[in-house]
Amino acid sequence: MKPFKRAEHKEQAEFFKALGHPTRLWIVRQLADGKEHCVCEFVDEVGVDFSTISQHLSVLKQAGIVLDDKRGKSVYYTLSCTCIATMLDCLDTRLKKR
Amino acid sequence: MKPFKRAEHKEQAEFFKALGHPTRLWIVRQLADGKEHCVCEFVDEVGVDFSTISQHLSVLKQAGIVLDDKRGKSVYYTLSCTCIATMLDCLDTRLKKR
DNA sequence: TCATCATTTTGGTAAATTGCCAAATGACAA
DNA sequence: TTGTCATTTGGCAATTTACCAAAATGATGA
Repeated sequence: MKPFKRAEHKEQAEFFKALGHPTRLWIVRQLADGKEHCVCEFVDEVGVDFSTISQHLSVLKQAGIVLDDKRGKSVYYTLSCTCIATMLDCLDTRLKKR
Repeated sequence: MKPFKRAEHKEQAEFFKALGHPTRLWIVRQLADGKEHCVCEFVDEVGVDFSTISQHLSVLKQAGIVLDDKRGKSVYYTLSCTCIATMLDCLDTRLKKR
């Protein structure tokens, strides 16, 4: 039994916390195709304010889940690691079993 | 771009939400050794009320992350799926990179 | 330089969620 | 019955949240 260090685990929990919101999870799913997507694509589909989507993306970025790249007028987002897509696959498999 | 269905993604987000708390994440880490652990072990280490730990375990159980088994006087918990331990490994690798 | 476009940041707020404890309850074993 | 281990319930203060509206930013193009 390892010691419980709140601070350490709090930081790690941020990663999962970021994925624990319907809109953010949906965004991550869109990025799981491995391609980059523009912010405006998300806004159109979710039907929420531009600033709200931007904030969600900021949460994902701070958690190290996505990367952004500004090119021309737009900002493009990608998954930071393919293992995140693997996590989603695992989740899907689990849900099917139920 | 897949359609955004709030209800569907909300349910899936519960899984990650459950992992998004320091105490719960720590508990899951203890279970990641593949062995079963008794509730009292967690209480001793975290230093919080028995009922609080029980509630955290309940959240993990409802999210399908852990399984419980009552034998004798005690209740023993296990990870429901090894792929959850894999997720933690992925997280560890990512944190080291930073 | 100035206007425009895409996005981010800031400020604010109402509502929801949270994490926790204490006490009550349940279930089992001695 | 009594004690032990665990869960459930009730309640609360504090934090967090999700969101919007408006202002700010920053690159681009006229």
